[in-house]
Amino acid sequence: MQKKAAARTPRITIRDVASDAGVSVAAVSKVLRDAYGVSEALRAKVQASMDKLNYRPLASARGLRGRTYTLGLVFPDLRNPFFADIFAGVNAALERTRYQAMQGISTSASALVEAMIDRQMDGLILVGPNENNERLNDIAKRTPLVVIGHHDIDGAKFDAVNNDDQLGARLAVRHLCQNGHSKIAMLSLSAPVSTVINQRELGYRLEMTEQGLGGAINILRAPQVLRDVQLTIRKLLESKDKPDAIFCWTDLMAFEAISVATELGLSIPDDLAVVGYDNTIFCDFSQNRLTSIDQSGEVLGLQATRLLIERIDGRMQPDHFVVTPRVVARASSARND
Amino acid sequence: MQKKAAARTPRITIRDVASDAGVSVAAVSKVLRDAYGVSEALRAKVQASMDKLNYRPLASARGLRGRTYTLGLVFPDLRNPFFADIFAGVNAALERTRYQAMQGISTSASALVEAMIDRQMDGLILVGPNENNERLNDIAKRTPLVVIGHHDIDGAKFDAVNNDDQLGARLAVRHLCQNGHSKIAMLSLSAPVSTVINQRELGYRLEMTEQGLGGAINILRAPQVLRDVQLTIRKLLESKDKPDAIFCWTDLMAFEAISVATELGLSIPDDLAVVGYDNTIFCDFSQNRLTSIDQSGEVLGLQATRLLIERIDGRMQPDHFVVTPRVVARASSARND
DNA sequence: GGAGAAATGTAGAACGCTACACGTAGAACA
DNA sequence: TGTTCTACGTGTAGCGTTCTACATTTCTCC
Repeated sequence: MQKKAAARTPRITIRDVASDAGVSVAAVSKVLRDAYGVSEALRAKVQASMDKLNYRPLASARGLRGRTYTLGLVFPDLRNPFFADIFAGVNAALERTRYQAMQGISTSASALVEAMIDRQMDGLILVGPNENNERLNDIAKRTPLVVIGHHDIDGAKFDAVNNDDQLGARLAVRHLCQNGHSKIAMLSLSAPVSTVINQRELGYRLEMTEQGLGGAINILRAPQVLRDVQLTIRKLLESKDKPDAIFCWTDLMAFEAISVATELGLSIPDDLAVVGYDNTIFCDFSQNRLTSIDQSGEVLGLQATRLLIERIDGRMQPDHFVVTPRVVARASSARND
Repeated sequence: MQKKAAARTPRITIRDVASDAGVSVAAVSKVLRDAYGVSEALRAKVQASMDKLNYRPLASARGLRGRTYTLGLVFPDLRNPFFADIFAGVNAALERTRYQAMQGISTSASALVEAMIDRQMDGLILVGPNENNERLNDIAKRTPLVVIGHHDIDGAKFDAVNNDDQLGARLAVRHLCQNGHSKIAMLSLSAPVSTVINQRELGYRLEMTEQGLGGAINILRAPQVLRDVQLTIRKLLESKDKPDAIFCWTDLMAFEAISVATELGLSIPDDLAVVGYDNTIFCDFSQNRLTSIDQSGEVLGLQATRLLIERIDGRMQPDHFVVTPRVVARASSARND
């Protein structure tokens, strides 16, 4: 008779450890959880058996009663290497803890969030979600939640970790002004409106006005789709009031802008200065040399994780952490006299 | 008395559904699993209750008896946008199935793999692992396993999905030859030796020899670290026998190469032709215009997922899927006469 | 109309762990 | 000497599913 599935090595259970150590299952569980009421002798004995048998507790079984020691990360997409920085921060924060991060990707966080709750994640970190507060609060009611990149936190029942996007945009504009540019356009995102975009647009407007350039305010919006971005940029650069600088809401878009400008025979930064956002590794390449706003994804990830674990451990009142962005100047926005 | 944790909304369980529908728990479970012996009437009744109560089965509980409907992906790092393609392929394959993919990152797959097995993943996809066959077979003994990017499959107990890396390298060399280049160097990876690297180096050697350029074979190896890569490239480009073309084992390295060359005042492709590998989205930007070998990550991810689900469903004999790479020519390797 | 088969539903024992309730022994106190 | 306390272990009831075994009903066919 043919077996249906492979005869996999059976797993070592807590019972095996208990019988090997000659103690009760409950005792092993106590050791496992660092619970109260364990003598040094018992701990040593159990630990020895666990090591010997190479025992590992099964997360599902734990989850049925308590925690799974798993955190869920939800990213909107992965093409942007900025998200890798966030993940690195999360992993750094988790080093030497018993938690493990698992990541999923979906533009519509909803389905993925449900899937993660089904899988007993102890807590969730949502990056740049398109959900509104009501929906987020609803999630927070069901699982500990930290959101990265969401500015509307009035009445929020969850924690938030943000880059000061308004300031970031202001810094970009200010930097361009200082380098002698005045017709500064902004390339923004059209499709999924987010509070992050709003803040950056607001910062751009405010700073332009403050710099006396209110008349030159020019915000273009394109969807994420590559083709549309290119078209939008091309139209802008070929128009009568072609800007002499452009602030892009993401490095990826900035690279697009440089690409189109190059194709049109414009030289960077003489004919067009460019500033991006995120300060991804690609900014450093000399074919890009892209000035960018650094929002240190690693810090964002690290702090979000810290807050999440606090919350899992019982904190009830919402917390909010803000990272201050900074300009990393490179050749793409060099002085233009 | 202060509560320790939030009073979270209690979850709807199978029992709730059963009592709402006025049937047994077992009946609901049958409906859930599409098991044999369910009348249309019963199915409808149960389905209605599930919809009404918005019931979702808990993965941990399922895992304790059967499957969790979760697949684990293990990537070596995330900075390379190529991996996003693979993930996209996986997600595409999973569309309209009940499976969900969860991803973790770690250069040393070992610990992460254990963590995933602890979390009852139904199967694992390892991308570009540094493990040897013995170790991989050991993992395969414990859980269904598919490996992407691992060529040593003699006696393998797992499935493999590969790009034909040897052919890819040959195509790169052949393409450069056809475009009039002859002093073709290869920039390879030093630190974690992998069968992928080996195959590419082999392909490079073989094709160079076949093209009568055996004397010009020149393989440089640098670790992943950015600084070291730059130094290696710089040294190569400043040496007496500076090549007129360079084949890089990854787009990322190719961009580095372009960057360094640009800094040295060399022009691409006239002074130096460059070919990368992976055909990532960044190749298209006109500041890069990088010729690259496309190994279609999406197909890799898709096929790996297909094989994995087959294996979860009981297939025992190992399978192997190979994707044929192709050259995507751009300006970085244009004809040089 | 009755026997056997097929179809449909249910009970209840796991799965591996946690955590509550409790038992026991020795120490501290009166 | 008895009582109370504290420290340390153990027994066992679940957690939410799946799945085997079985009971009941309905068909099918002579």
